[in-house]
Amino acid sequence: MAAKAELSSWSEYPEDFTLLQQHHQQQHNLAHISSKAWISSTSIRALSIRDAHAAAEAAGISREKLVPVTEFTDRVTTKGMTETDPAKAPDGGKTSHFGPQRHRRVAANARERRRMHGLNKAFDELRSVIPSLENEKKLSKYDTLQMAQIYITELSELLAGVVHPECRSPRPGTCSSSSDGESSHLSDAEEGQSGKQWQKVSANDF
DNA sequence: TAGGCCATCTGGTCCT
DNA sequence: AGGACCAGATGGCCTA
Repeated sequence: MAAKAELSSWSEYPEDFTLLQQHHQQQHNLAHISSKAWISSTSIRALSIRDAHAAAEAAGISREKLVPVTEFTDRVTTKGMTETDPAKAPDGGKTSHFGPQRHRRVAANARERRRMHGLNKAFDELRSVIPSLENEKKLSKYDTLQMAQIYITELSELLAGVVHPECRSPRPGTCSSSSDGESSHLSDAEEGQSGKQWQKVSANDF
């Protein structure tokens, strides 16, 4: 995952790398890397990040010269350099695109990528406002949503306790607790999923 | 090695 | 027509 994080941080806007990619490719015949797959300039094939490093070193190219080119594969296929072999396509080539159709598909892919990056950015921002332990493993998307739901519920109940005058007196049974109300929306499975993490968090933050 | 999580591609659908 | 959104498929990386 470290590799992914490294790659995803290279460019929030992959299009910005286009000129750089083309420049480097023309000038130095460098190995090229997409954010997901790694591409070598000599053989257009998907490589893992480790494979890319190994291949680069074997070819005498330093790792530092590996260039992130998120849309490299899209762009080369647009130019027809590496059009998908219909015979090798999962559907036997029935859905292969050429010319303008291919261009639209490539553009749609780029939009979809941007959209998902925006979504992931929103997830990151949401994670940043959810209390968690330091050195805690990054919350998954699912856990982030669950934790956010629980956190909001807890805050709402806390706020309700502050606002309602009767909650200022320590009389038992006058205020809602986390055992009822909105927190009950979580199913047992849902609570089980995030329960451990939330227990750790709530112990520190409340 | 299996399972979890993720990024990306893709085609379909809906909306402007 | 083109963009946004969605869900399924695929493959890579990481961890237990």
